[in-house]
Amino acid sequence: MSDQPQPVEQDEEGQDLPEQIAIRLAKRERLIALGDAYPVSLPITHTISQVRAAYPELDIDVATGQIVALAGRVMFQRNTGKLCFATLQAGNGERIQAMLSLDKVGQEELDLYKELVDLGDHVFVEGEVITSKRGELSIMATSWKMAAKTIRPLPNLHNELGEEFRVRHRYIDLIVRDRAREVVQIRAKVMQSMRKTFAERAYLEVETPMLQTIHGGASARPFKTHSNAFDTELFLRIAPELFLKRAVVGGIDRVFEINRNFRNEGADRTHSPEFAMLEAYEAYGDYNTIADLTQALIQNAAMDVFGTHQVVLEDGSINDLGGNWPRISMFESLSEACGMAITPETPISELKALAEREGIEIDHPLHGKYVEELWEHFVKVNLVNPTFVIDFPVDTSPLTRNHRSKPGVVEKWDLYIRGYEQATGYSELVDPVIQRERFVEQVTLAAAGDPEAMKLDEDFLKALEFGMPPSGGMGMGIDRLLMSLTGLGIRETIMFPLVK
RNA sequence: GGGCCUCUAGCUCAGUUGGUUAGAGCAACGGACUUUUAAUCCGUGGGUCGUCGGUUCGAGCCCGACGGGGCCUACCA
Repeated sequence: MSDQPQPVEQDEEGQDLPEQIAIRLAKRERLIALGDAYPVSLPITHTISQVRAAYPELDIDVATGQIVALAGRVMFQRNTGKLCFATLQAGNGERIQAMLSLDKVGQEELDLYKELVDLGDHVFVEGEVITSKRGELSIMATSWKMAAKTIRPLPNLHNELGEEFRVRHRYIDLIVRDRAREVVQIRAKVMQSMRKTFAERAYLEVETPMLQTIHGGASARPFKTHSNAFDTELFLRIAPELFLKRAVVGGIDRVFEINRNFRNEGADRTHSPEFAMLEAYEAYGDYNTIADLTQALIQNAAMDVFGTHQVVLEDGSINDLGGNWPRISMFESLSEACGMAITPETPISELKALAEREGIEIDHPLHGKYVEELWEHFVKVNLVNPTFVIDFPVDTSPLTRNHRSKPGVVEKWDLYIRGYEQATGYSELVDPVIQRERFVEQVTLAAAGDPEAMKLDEDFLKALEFGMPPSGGMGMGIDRLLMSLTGLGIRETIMFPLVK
């Protein structure tokens, strides 16, 4: 820590500071001259929550005789000549009133309080727990101390903050808005619940590389960086899949990871360049057992956090996550919805004709891509309740095992909740020969036009050649799960989303 | 990547067909007040109107470029 002299009236560019900051800096100097503006410790005996919990229903104008010492941030001030009121707020949003009177603290301390305490400051008070003549639970202070002097004023608490301000100053959002704190808590509780569900099923949590020499496990443009020590290009991972499968090869039969993925693509209401991903793999499971797991993870989270499967969203609507979620076939549900039978054998020319009739523009060589686009057009738009869409086209799912009985499709599902893709699950492809063929197809396709062609991960293929047990696997976007549970946009479920 | 919108005090916002000194609430500063709850009352200060350039006798307002932000769209196994 340096002891450089602090500029008081100007910032580093020599600009005049806003009036209010200059005034507060002067108060900070005064506090330091009198003792301290940022004391290292304070003799706190209670939290605000503890005091509130101890006296839930006191009558008006009661003195309890209990002396407490606590601290909080000043959210409102009401100072009169000889009696001051301040609303102190704890980090969890709980508030209590502090009162400072001439009788109890004396003229000098009262004057210093009025001179030096601003809205937003952290203030310590010691005194008796009482209720005011209006019945407000209060601390009648016998002494006070500055706990931490604030240099910038809090924003006006009587208007809503704009979305941009909230995202760029989340620390202020958390101070002033209950819902912001609530969302952080919900997220933490959802994570706890999911880890509990995994633990009950004997899954191990692991962490796999985020810096990778070859990016794989999904198709997305990666962020690139450089290692000085190895003098080599590295990628921030787009998925943990290929490493978690190596873990399964190694005998970690039930494994999951919750961690960040990075994709160098567009950001919108449902996409963030870095996002939290859950992936889980279960040896001797398949896409059915992993679908059961996924349903349990989400339903347990809703029950643990909200005590119900009928979750109330931001707009007041109900997201019903209860019951056993239906599993519908992609080809069958599409055939039903569009009025003609569509199978993996349907000529691509017929799919193109159908797409044109519906006004969908698809420019892609893959049969499966047409099926998926048509399915989204005909079926997805009407999906609201949680639904597993099962048995996908083979040519768009290179890491998935062929269906055990239906030709031309793979054992893959996507879970849709409120029309959003929430999770995806496979019976994993474990045959090293077929996996190599699929990768080669991908590379060939990509090399034709895509500068971001996926490279063959030889080490991953080698691991498969040592034998991966038949397995079910799933991946779920955590941020999107939070969106489903709250109805908020992705930038509200992430505490500090990327901003320029 | 394409299109549209937006930027005024610490915060939230007004600001008329281009016209003299750019306003309000909260916050700040000075004063009064021992039971307030967004305390109240009296008074005061605070602005490079995002930045640069242009049109004009005159620009917060019109035009252009750049920057920040938003929405739609495109890309996205």
